[in-house]
Amino acid sequence: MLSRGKQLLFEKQAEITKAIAHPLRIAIVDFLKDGEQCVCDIAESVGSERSNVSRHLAVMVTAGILGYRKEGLKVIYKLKTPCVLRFFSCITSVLKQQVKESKDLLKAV
Amino acid sequence: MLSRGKQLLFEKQAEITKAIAHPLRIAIVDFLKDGEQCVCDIAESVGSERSNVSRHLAVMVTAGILGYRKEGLKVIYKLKTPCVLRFFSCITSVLKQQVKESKDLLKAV
DNA sequence: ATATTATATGAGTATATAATCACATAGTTA
DNA sequence: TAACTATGTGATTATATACTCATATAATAT
Repeated sequence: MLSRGKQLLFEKQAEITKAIAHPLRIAIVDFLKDGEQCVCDIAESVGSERSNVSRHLAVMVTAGILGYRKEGLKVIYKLKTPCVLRFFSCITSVLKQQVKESKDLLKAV
Repeated sequence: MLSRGKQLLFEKQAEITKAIAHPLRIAIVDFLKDGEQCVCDIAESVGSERSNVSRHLAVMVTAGILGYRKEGLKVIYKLKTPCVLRFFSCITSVLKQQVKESKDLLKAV
């Protein structure tokens, strides 16, 4: 059985992971990798409604992945934890392995 | 707007990320970091029903994170992509930053 | 003060996910 | 073969999440 401490840690980690686990949110993180951006430009870049993007941004701010600052009418969001980007290189390696396996399977047929 | 290729990539990445984003599944990955284990021992370790654990394992196998082999009655699961473990060091740094911010806030009050 | 623009949020609906229980399957042993 | 054990799955229910539309808020400009 898990200790109460570990259980809490895993819950927190799951919360943060869930905050990344959405195609639109990954697109947002990818767009923010080169610098901060306003909601309007993010929405334009990922091709979704501003209201929807606004909600997804809030999810990631709550999780501590993004930060923001206000500048006049605009709200500018930025990546707070760039190590998230490194995570995607891991995910990509999982994907590559999947492709490799499909190829091997194909060869065997 | 996103290219069709990028959109597909982000969807795949989100799928894999979602497959990790659950407290029980993170506990399972943590338990498997030192080596392969059968469902019964995993269930015992994370403190959940075998049927439930079985489903969570299936989710991660589908995502390509876990592999398995059968040995008699038992099915032995193992981590297929250890880089997932490195991801948790990123997540942990997010958590640490959150704790730091809470402390700073407390000081300021 | 009014209009305009950017962003956020409430409400409703649709869909996805998780947990539980009962049962099915498939090796193993007597 | 029959009983036993480990694992997987169907069905149900509860809950969480995502998207849309309408509206609210808040900064700015006329």
